[in-house]
Amino acid sequence: MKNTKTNISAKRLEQVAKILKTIAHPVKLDILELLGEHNSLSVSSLCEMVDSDCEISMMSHHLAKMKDNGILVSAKEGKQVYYSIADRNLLKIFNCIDNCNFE
Amino acid sequence: MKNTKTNISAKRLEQVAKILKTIAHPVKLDILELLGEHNSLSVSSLCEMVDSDCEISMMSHHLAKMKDNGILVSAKEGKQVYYSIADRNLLKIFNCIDNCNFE
DNA sequence: AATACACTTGAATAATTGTTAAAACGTTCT
DNA sequence: AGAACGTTTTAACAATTATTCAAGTGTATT
Repeated sequence: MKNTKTNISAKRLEQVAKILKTIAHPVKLDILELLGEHNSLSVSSLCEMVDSDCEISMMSHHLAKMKDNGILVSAKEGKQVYYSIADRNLLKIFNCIDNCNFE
Repeated sequence: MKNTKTNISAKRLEQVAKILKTIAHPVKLDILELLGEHNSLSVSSLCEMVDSDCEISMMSHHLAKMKDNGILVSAKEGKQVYYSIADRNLLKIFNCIDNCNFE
């Protein structure tokens, strides 16, 4: 590490990397888009809606990881658990990448 | 896979995931920010500027991976190789995440 | 209280990434 | 041609992440 200023940015770079790492997976991105459209969904309905076969256990792992990293929040209602996006600004990441033109 | 429509989006989700995976690393993000500021930089100057100890071989690996995934382009000039960002729209990803407020 | 339902957890394994160090490559300079 | 410089490549290993399956938890229903 080089100086105080870069220390600060080093920490930020790690945080940004952590967020990107957490969502850089086709199923997790699919979950985010679905939660972008529907606001709040239960684990089993996400499982049905998601665009790939995804066992409920796998879905739960995906959701837990995103929740642990502050990307999702959850609320229990009876037997179901509903997940939603902690900060919907994150959804802009899709536009951002869709606008890019890599060969 | 569920139908033609979702096939298309499945492919897109994989592409987005691939891009995010490729850059989800503190040193790679640092490289992108530096190239955002300086437009085009050689391998060794990136090595010096980057906010962490990074051997030239490691730097070359990082750059190669990002180039392979279409995120960077390179141009050889004499002994040096200069790298730059293929589509600078990608830089908006930093604002996007900086605007998010995860606890 | 027993069953069913919705979800989570844990542990074991597979697969992918990251890191390092040494050798190789291409360009310039003498 | 030989040395030096900047970069790439390779291969080996370490570390992290993804996936699966079985067992566990908590809530509702009978």
